[in-house]
Amino acid sequence: MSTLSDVAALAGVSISAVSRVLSNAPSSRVSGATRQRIEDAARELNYHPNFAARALKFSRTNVVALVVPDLTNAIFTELMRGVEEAAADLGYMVLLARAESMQPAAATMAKLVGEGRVDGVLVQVGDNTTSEDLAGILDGRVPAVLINSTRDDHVGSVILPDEAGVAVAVRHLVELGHTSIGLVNGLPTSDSASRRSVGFERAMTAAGLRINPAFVTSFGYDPQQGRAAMRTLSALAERPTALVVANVNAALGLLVEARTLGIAVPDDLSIVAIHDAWTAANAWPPLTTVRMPLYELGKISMAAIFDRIRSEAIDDVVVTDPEPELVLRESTARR
Amino acid sequence: MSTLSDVAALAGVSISAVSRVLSNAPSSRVSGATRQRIEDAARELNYHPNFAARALKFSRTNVVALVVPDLTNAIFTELMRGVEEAAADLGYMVLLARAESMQPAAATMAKLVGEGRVDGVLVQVGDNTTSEDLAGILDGRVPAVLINSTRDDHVGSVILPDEAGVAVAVRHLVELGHTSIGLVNGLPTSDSASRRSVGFERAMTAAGLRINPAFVTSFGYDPQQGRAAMRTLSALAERPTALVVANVNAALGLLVEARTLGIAVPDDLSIVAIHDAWTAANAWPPLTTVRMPLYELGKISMAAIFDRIRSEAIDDVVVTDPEPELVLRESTARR
DNA sequence: TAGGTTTGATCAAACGATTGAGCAAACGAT
DNA sequence: ATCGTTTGCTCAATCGTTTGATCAAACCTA
Repeated sequence: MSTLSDVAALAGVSISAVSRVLSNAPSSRVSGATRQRIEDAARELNYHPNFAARALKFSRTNVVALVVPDLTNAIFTELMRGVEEAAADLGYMVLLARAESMQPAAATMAKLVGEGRVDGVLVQVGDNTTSEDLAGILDGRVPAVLINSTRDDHVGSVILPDEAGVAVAVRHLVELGHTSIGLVNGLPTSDSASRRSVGFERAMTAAGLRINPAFVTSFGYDPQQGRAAMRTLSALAERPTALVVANVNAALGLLVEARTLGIAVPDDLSIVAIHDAWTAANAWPPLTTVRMPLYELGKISMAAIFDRIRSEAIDDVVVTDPEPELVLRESTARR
Repeated sequence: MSTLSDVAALAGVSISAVSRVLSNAPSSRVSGATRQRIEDAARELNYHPNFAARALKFSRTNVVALVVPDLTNAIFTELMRGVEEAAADLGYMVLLARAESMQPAAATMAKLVGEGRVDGVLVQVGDNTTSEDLAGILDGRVPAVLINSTRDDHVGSVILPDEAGVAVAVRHLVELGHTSIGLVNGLPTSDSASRRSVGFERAMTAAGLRINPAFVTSFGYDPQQGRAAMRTLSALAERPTALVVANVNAALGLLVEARTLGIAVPDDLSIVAIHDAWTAANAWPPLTTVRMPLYELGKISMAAIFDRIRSEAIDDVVVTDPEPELVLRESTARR
């Protein structure tokens, strides 16, 4: 690890000169010859400016933390990709912090920011975290942006067009002639689940259909919870002919349970899942899904925390481009 | 963000005293009263030592990078969990760096280490990366440990008991009466694939079975490549009755292709996949797998890089505890 | 050629924490 | 009472980088 002094010594100049040249400050006032010698020396020594020294000097690390509840969550991979790419463009790096529950997460975040390891925090709230859990964590001092969750106080947020996504799913089922449609939702405590619930109600109403409350479950987004939902629904005297499943992971579990129960998909039951993931294409039957703009969610979240770090600006953004898109596979059939 | 000076001012002492108390140096020589005042002041100001300053002082960040080729890889989640937990125990944090291909990864790693952002690098090599690609990256100066891949020069490594894992799979199939067993492997360039290949040969030989070379494919570990393998095998005049699939993701793709081709699993074809993941339990039929010690792989890898950072010690470790374990589900049947 | 401006560089302080060296006060021994 | 030792704390240098202030030399103008 060579330092500015090493380069300066090799080039026979002062470290100030080297610093100005290598950070190409506009007011550098360095002769061409000197500049050349410095650049040569830097290259020869494979100079890289020391991260800690710059962070200390600028009180800024150009690192943001991405706190996620669960790495197996369907939305994680694409989200991460979006965050990372935007971060790279903005000169940032991403420190991934998994946090099964939000209590250690709060401690972790406090530490990360308190020690100045990161300039800001992106928080993807799990669906078992209530909005209140976050209050303590985010009391103003920490630049933070919530991903797919909102709060009305001093914290920015970026959310998905959940209503529109569910509407796409419902419309597809309605077009296939279904009228008896259920919703397999996430836990009611979660923000995204309530948006999806609203979307479901609106879309059903718009289609002139009545919602049978028994057809709406809210066990959670995980495969196990999807299975539970299927069991509950199958126990009903009157069953829905189609389901909108609010998460593709839950849909996978639901699919297995349906098979176990001898319910044929799509012949007995049509399924549309929210979120497209590689697993949907590799299920049987291949799952028809609604692709949500997760990559863009990541990019925009990164842009938002970037703005938040630089100014006090806080806003709540909905990712609208691209719109939720139906990915037609084989889990839905005409009624 | 309060600093040592802030605490010192509040406590009415010098920053040296504060530093010694808060880092509880053994040779502190501070009176009880002063110590108390300092601790109170620190608590009141919510003091956290500045990360950049310490990193600069110690030339050490207590951060390691984990470079993975693909976040959707079956082994990633558990691996990451192991790495993170061991890191936390050792006072380290993990910077996750995704690297689709190894060229940008090399640049990224060079930057990470060159700038002193991380003290070491854990590299999980993708199966499309040849061992040679790594040579340039790891020319000695960077403390690095390869995960599930080996090199014979100045780089440590931690690998899975791949041979044993495949042997467990083969034994299970043999016990079910299968004699015509195939292997769906990763790309031959990858280290793990060649170990699994060796394991397959040994296990078959041990069972007194002949390997039909046509039953061995090596397209890769991804679902698409699993599908390709299934297509190739189904085109054969004589087909295997059972397959060991070297990766659970490939097995998922293979399963879908089998259905598409009208091959019934497990009636026409038994399948055992290497690596257990939540997706295996949520496939149809639920996949019988061999659980590999991925969590331990992560823990031990972190311990290895920790040692490597502190000393020049380099060694190659095989994770042997727990041993690969059969997870019996429904994708295998008696022949 | 004297006086002023521009050019091309260096000096030195600062960021926050650590730590060996130094120093005054209190203490103990003779 | 004098001299060494211990105690309890502060001074100051250091890590590597940035940047306003400074300064000598070269250049321009009248």
